Amino acid sequence: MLKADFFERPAPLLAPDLIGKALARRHNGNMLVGIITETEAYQGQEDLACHARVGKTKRNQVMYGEAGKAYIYFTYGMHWLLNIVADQVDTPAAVLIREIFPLAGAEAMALNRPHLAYSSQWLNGPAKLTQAFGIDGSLNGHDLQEKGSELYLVEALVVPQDKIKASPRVGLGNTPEPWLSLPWRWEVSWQDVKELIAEQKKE
DNA sequence: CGGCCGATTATCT
DNA sequence: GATAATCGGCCGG
Repeated sequence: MLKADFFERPAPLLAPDLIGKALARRHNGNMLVGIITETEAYQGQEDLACHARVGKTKRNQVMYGEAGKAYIYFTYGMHWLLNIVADQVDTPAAVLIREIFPLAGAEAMALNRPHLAYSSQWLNGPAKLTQAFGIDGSLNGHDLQEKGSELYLVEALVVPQDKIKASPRVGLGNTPEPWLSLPWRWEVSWQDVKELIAEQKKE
């Protein structure tokens, strides 16, 4: 189980360490599990790409709270996005979960998200995986350290540093430099994940 | 493949 | 009233 001090770090340190962890979801009697394969860090009021750049509001207040909670918000009039709160209380920071590799319950995910099911385009986006997992605003503020709850995180794969690629965050629109180009996005390929799963199963 | 564009509404100014 | 940490469809090459 992941402990509080795992989450109580700045988002740019937590985000790469979340690659390889598993997100587990109880939904409509099904158990859905996926390996996190892409993340982005949003750190502090000084980060002009972070929702907290305007200070504390009703929407972003969960980011100001305890680490290890889910910060879930609605955007573009139709999408829910899942973040994991990072760092200390009163320091707004979070890690956006952008992609998941399905490990269990893929058939149930496909019912939630039939579009292009089982293709490489299936779960490669922050709003796609929340659809597949049936995640919405009702889980905002939920503690992700409670194993067995509706939504939680567990250890899963050990992903070596050299398999994790960093690059700039995406979809930031008019965000000024240097925030626009900071390499605060991390990912591992599904091919590498498949190989690591096969290797680590033997042990 | 890559680029452009409309959908659709909670949230903030 | 404007904007948005996106997605999927449609177009051209």
